[in-house]
Amino acid sequence: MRDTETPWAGVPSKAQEVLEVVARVPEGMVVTYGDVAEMIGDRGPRFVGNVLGRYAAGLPWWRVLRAGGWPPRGLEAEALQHYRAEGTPLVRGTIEGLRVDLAEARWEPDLSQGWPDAPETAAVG
DNA sequence: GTGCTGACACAGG
DNA sequence: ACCTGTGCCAGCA
Repeated sequence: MRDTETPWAGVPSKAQEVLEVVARVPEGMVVTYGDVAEMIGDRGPRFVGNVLGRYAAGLPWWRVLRAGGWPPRGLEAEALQHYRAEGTPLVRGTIEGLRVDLAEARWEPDLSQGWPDAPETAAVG
């Protein structure tokens, strides 16, 4: 859709679907890799991770978590700064409350009403 | 065409 | 709580 307008020109179609979902996650809220996978027709959570690994620049990647509410491997410190800045609810865990409270912050859009308008310019990573 | 690579999920130990 | 192995699949060499 709107290939000429999307900032992801040249990105494979399946990957674009992933990026569009991530770009729509509201500030202060989160989704899991598995959630995104289901929203785009379940290509598997690992595929979502692969896509973000390549194209996460310019997207709020920190709002995509692993099961249980933990940020991506190796990016915990970076993600934590965003959570504090956005007021994302955290759970007191073993490691300084790095885990996000999924029960509070999980984004569950009602897709029966269609997707919300794309935020055009996503947050700059 | 084949085979490897992953910002993961899940089940065990 | 942690680490390991297995399954999954689009992209890429």
